[in-house]
Amino acid sequence: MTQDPIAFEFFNEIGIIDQLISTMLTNRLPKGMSIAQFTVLNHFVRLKLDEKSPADLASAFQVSRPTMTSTLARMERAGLIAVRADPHDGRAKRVSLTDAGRAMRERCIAAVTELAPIIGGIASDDDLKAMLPALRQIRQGLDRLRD
Amino acid sequence: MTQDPIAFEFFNEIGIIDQLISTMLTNRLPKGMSIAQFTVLNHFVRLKLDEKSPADLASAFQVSRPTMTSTLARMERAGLIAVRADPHDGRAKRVSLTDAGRAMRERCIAAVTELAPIIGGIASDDDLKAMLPALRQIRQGLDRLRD
DNA sequence: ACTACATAGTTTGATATCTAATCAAAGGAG
DNA sequence: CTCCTTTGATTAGATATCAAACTATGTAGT
Repeated sequence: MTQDPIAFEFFNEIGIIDQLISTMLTNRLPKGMSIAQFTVLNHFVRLKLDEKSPADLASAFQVSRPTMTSTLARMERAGLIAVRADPHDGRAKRVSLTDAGRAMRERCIAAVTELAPIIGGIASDDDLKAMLPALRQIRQGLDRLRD
Repeated sequence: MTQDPIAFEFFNEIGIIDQLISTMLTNRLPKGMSIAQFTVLNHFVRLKLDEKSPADLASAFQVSRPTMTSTLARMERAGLIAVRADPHDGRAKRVSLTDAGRAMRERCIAAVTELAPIIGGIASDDDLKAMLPALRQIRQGLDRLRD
């Protein structure tokens, strides 16, 4: 725009890329699955977690607790996770994956893997790798600013 | 995940950055304004547009037409835009800014400008500028893949 | 123990976004 | 001129996301 600081253009590109990728990915996931839900499934498997509280999950993904409440409710309805009361803290809950959740995660991974070569066609791993450190730094900086 | 291709990590960082920035920006915009609405206001002023169809706007921002319908309806309700039937095409509409819309754009720009130095604290213009060409290329590549 | 503050989770109400389905109007092929 | 396809816009139904407000429980301070 009038002055058009670099930062605005940068975040504009980031926003569009995120939106395009999210749409492409969502369209490949099994019917009814969302990126938010897949991210939760993946988090448990990748980190070999047994149980985790909704608040921990919200914090891990940088989303608000109401958002996590809503995502987890959907996942529980779909049978992907099990939720029980925390025996040590009357306010808290403990979330764990079900077998159906683990199976769904495998199906999602397969779908996502098909996407990798497509992306490879528009940007080389070297290009992406070159940008990663700067992106990480920006992400961490923004995260620290968050109040 | 298990193999963790670079592309996934790249898009993960992009997604988090976009989310953090969007939240920060939204919180600074005047009450009731959203990034989507600001983007429309800004588009008209930056490109000195007089009138544009909803379909053109949707295409310019890479969002679906239903999304644009919803955004424009909100903006019209708020008095930021005026909408009239296209005299040459019975299916189409013509959208234009109102004075209130132009004034609101000025207020948004002021709010956004306050954000620039904050961002400057976590990434230099040179860093951002260095990444822009690659980001543009990825965005354009993804856009071409979109079907 | 009692009060005050902090934390976990939910509910409410708003926004954006998508796909699928629908309606109306324009354009093109016979 | 008629039929079929394309295009503009909307509606319906889902999802994610947030902030603000609320409930319940835990923790700390006096």
